[in-house]
Amino acid sequence: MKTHRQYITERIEKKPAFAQDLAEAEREVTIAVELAKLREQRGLSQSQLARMTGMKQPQIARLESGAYMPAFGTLIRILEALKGKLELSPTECRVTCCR
Amino acid sequence: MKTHRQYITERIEKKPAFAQDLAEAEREVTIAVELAKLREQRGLSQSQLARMTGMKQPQIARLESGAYMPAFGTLIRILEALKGKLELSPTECRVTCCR
DNA sequence: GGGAAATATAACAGTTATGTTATCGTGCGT
DNA sequence: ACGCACGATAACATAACTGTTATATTTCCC
Repeated sequence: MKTHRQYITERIEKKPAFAQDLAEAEREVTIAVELAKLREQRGLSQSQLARMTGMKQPQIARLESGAYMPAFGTLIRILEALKGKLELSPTECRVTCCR
Repeated sequence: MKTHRQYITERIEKKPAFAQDLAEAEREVTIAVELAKLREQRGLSQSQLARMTGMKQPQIARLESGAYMPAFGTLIRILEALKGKLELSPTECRVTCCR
């Protein structure tokens, strides 16, 4: 399992523009990363999560890439599938297991 | 200051359809109510909050009515202005003061 | 009652996010 | 080499959400 920092580093290497996006919109990008991280923690592929949420793999990929922010309803669907809890405040954006 | 239950009751009286919406999409509607509640707790009018967030009053009213769910970026802006913290999970949707 | 403040709603144009199919690239195992 | 799984991306249509002005209605207070 990867640490958060490792995860970000890997994404930056894959796509340098990622770091810039990160600086500009910390929490918006974080939600993408946080969701991806939790999915991996749950040992699910994007396709598996897609099926669980009634979506398709490209949509999951798109959300995890940060291309678009998840709509509220979409967020709920994913949190349900992943049994996750989102804590969002002016200073943090975290998605944790709530089992 | 109103309790959560009082707040919901008032809204149901004003607009019977509200109860139906509430039953159908519990968490989606809750976010609208939760944000409105926190705003009032902070003693702000919709216009004041609008100014703080760079929006206009009708948009705040619209969000609080549950007509549309707030986009993620919008949610962040409002939480910042209200110094609020959102906790969202499969079983709860709560916005509290984080001061 | 009257005026001001607060809230609600409509309408319109623009932007963002979804949903989808198709396709491509990569990695891994046989 | 081939097949499969996984993830990334494009393109398209459409729904959802924003942003706004204008206006109506409600609430509050003197």
